[in-house]
Amino acid sequence: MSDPSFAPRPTLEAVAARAGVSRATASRVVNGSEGVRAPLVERVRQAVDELGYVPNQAARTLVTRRNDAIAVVVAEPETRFFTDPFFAQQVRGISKELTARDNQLVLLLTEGTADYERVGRYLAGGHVDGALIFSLHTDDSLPTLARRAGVPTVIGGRPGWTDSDSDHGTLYVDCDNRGGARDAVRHLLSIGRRTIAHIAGPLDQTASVDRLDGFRDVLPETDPALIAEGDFTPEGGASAMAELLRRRPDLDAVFAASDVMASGALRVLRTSGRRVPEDVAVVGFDDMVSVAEWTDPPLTTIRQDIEEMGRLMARLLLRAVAPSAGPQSVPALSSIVTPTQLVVRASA
Amino acid sequence: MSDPSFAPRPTLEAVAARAGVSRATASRVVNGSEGVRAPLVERVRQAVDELGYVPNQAARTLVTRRNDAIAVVVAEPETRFFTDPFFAQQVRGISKELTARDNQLVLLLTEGTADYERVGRYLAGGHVDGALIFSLHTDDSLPTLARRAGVPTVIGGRPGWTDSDSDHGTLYVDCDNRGGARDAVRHLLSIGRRTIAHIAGPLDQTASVDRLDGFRDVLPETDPALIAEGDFTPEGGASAMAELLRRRPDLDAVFAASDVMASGALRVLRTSGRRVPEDVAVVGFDDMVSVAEWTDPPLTTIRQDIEEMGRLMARLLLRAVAPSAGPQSVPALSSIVTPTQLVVRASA
DNA sequence: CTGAAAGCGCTAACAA
DNA sequence: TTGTTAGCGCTTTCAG
Repeated sequence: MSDPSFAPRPTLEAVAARAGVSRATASRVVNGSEGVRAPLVERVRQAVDELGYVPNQAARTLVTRRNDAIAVVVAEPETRFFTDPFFAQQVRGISKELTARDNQLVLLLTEGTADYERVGRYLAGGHVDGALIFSLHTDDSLPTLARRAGVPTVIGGRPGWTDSDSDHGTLYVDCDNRGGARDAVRHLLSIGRRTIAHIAGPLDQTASVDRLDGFRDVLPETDPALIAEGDFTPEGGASAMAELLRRRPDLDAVFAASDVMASGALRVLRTSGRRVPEDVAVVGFDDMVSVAEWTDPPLTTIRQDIEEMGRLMARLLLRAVAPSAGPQSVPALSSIVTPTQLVVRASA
Repeated sequence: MSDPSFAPRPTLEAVAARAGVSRATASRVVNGSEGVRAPLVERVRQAVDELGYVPNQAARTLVTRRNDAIAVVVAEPETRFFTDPFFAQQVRGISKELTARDNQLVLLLTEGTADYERVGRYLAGGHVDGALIFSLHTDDSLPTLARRAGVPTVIGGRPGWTDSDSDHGTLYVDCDNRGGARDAVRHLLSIGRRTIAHIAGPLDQTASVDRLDGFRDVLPETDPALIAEGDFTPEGGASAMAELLRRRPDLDAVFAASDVMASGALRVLRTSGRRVPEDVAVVGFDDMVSVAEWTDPPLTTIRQDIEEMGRLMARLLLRAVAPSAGPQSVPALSSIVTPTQLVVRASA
């Protein structure tokens, strides 16, 4: 394994020699340049095949200054990356888009801010052409860090900075959290519920805030006792539900800011003898199929197309990296907010 | 974002000039080489700081032939990578170990064998120093591909090839699936169960086969009707359970080859009016906390330390990549099988 | 249309 | 101990 007959990889030089052309011509063929006579192209191609030539990326990067690689930075002090299918799905979308455009995906996981320096160094080191950043908490310094490193960046989720801030032109992709939340609450109203509670996510994340805002858009007068903060885990959803039940035993509906929290809430509801949806209707958020379809009862929820969001992030970044797109107009890249959709199952 | 004042990164040359030394000396300081006089070291350090110098990795790789990057290849035609916390946890372990040793993690996701050619090219292109491969199905060609590319490789999980095959010296890390399965079944026996069923995983994966073998080690005479094949999803676990109930309504225990399948089984059991563990005792496998602790009732299961396995994989690979380890003895790297442990909760 | 030649930024002999 | 000198493999002007 360690010493596989040590055959040095063939170089462009070797290919050129074998094809009887200069290195320059060989290079042109390999890179699909125009203006090489057909017979030569053929000879070079053949040499490449026979030798099993694969270009050395380091050498290429050194001169072109392009890596064809982008970093995915996940800032997650907690273990969330690993319990939540959310990231995984997003990464999948990113991976698909990236490989379709012949780019590699370098994954940078951080375990707390101690790792930030390392990430900063890496980004500044020019290893990648751009970065996709997932930093969930509003005070996160990662985006700033990337900007300083001079690396084009797209953020997953709306950044927490206020618009007056230095976020000038920072690109992001997010779903319509606020609109989705409104739809959820309206659905609950439409099936006759009147005492609607909300289990929010951690309020230092914009997604949580936006969903809470959507809730309040529809129910501006809601009793504060009907709002509890969870942490996007089943446990958090469960204890928030318990708290709500204690404060307002008369509630007849709950809108949870995530399916995962909704599943915890469902458990507590069952334990406390409430029937779902008869006594208490429940709506989640995400449409995380592996969760929503398998709760008991299956969850009515707000769908966001997570994989698509990942794809969009990658596409946006790639465009930012290589400004040469259309004919000549510069379409001025902008952030993207994707639509959500109510999915009705049994819980509401 | 696209054009950030275009400040060209400083080169080693610039650092050397500023410190009034040669490029070679600057290089030595940057790479922590011994034998540079203290005052010079200091001057170079200062120049590095003032200029914000970061070494260009491409240039470095070109000459050292090291990338300080390893690829994690996940061969998963199905969507399993994204529904199963298993990989995620393993990736986390890998990431930790890698960053601790200043290596980067390049993630290569494949969506079916069409992508294999791309992966092969990438590996052969010398972008990475080694590869960690997760290929679940016994007929998978990825490991072969990596070997042909001449890239040191460690496989996650025991490969499916028989030993007579070309697997000579292929390294892998796996947990003691067979032993763990034996423990599960023995536990069931110890609490008085006599009609024990097994929900196996897909039998084209060695983990599934090994667990089934462990089951049979303890219960060699088991009625074949007591064994059903699932697919490591909750749905698969559910339908396997339904099938088992149909075939042997008298069963009083089930050992499922994964917690996720066990959760599906639990649902069916509840639906069919069986109490757990009173009527039917259930044991899972994995100790996927996010699953096992949150089923109703919480799952008794066999724990494997997934994150640790990831870490071990990375460590093993890194050692294979850089054979210069201890004094001079070559400890002959070998595969690793980690122990499992019975975790008793409420379901059995 | 093709080839010659000049580096990209860095490390590693080899000299001094 | 430090500096000088070759390249690593490739792309890209610039001539021819």
